Amino acid sequence: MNDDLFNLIERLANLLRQETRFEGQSLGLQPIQQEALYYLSTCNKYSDTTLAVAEFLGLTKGTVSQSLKILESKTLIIREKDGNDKRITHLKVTEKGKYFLSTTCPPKKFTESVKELTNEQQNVTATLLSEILKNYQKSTGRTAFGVCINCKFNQRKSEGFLCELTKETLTTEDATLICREFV
Amino acid sequence: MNDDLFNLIERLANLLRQETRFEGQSLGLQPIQQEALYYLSTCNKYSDTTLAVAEFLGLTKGTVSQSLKILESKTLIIREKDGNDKRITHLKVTEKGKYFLSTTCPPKKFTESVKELTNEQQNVTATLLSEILKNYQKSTGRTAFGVCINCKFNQRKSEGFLCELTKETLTTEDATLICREFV
DNA sequence: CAAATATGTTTTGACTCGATACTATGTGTA
DNA sequence: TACACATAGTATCGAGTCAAAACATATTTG
Repeated sequence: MNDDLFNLIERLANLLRQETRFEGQSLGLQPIQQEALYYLSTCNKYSDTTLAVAEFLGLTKGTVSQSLKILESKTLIIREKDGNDKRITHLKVTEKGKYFLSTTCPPKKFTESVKELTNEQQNVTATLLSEILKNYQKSTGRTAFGVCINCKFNQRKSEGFLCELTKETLTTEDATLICREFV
Repeated sequence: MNDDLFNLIERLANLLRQETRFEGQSLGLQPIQQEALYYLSTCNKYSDTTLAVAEFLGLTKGTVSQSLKILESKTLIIREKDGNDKRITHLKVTEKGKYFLSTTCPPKKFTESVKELTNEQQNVTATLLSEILKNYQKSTGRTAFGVCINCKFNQRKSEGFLCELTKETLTTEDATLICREFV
């Protein structure tokens, strides 16, 4: 059964990549570039940096930097220097980028395939996959999309981290775990 | 909710690729090479060819041919000419290949993460993902792992296809659909 | 037997990727 | 304040992925 789930995820990912490759041909976009663009369209202003994209995709920052350069050259994203920390560059998806995503990502055929399930079935699948992802992220120890230190509601304080949503002060350890309230 | 599922699958696949890359370092194996090797270890003698691997991974046969050349050079697979059809080469995983897979694929941490769910939950997840995969394969129209024409129980006959399991004669159309009894 | 089809390899050029080295900015501490 | 260290990001390099196209064999079809 473990092998089944491993297989199913790999096969779905392979199909998605195949279709993504096809749909990206109009703009000459590679699958990984589209994934980065999609992530940037879904993340908050605390998570729209080169490093955050790299963590999300599981790649090194050097690798991601190159993909972002291409997205910028095609005017799908623009860079904005951070006002407070001059090291940081925020990556914003342009209207052109948003339009491209709206027609291609997630792939229509994938969306249709999911819709053949009932809403209840979709919910159950998403909930269980979330659980697996949470466990997996925890055991690999790699930071990933959704950790508190990148969360919209997280504020760094001298005594640790403050979550503006729960008004709780978090230890450094807590803040590196997945935040359920991540927005 | 569709977007959720898309996201979850992408993120799980990203994590899996990241861990696979790490575990393949000992032998200098790329993620895609390990995927091919794993597929070959799980498929039957009607599906252990270059073309079948290409279909499964969603890549062209030329691309896959190169990956297989590397697997062969590392003695993880060996080639065996088909007795009947001299065009066909069967790809067999060696003991060395099997040993490598047993320690790395599926990744232990992934398996452990899945096991934190109940058996019932695992079953439900696998069943629903199978359904999505089936729908998705159907709508993309791409052949994929599990189609009858590559099935162990399928035999080509002058009048169409004969499934040795069900003893049924299949039309060409039927035989290109996913076989539920695929072994 | 000739033409079409199927399996598979090789080559080419664009791109991905990690590793490494590098620049610039920010933080901590003596 | 000065200096070490950490952090965000870029540039370069070599190995490898990838599709496309050309090619070589072998099989099937007419």
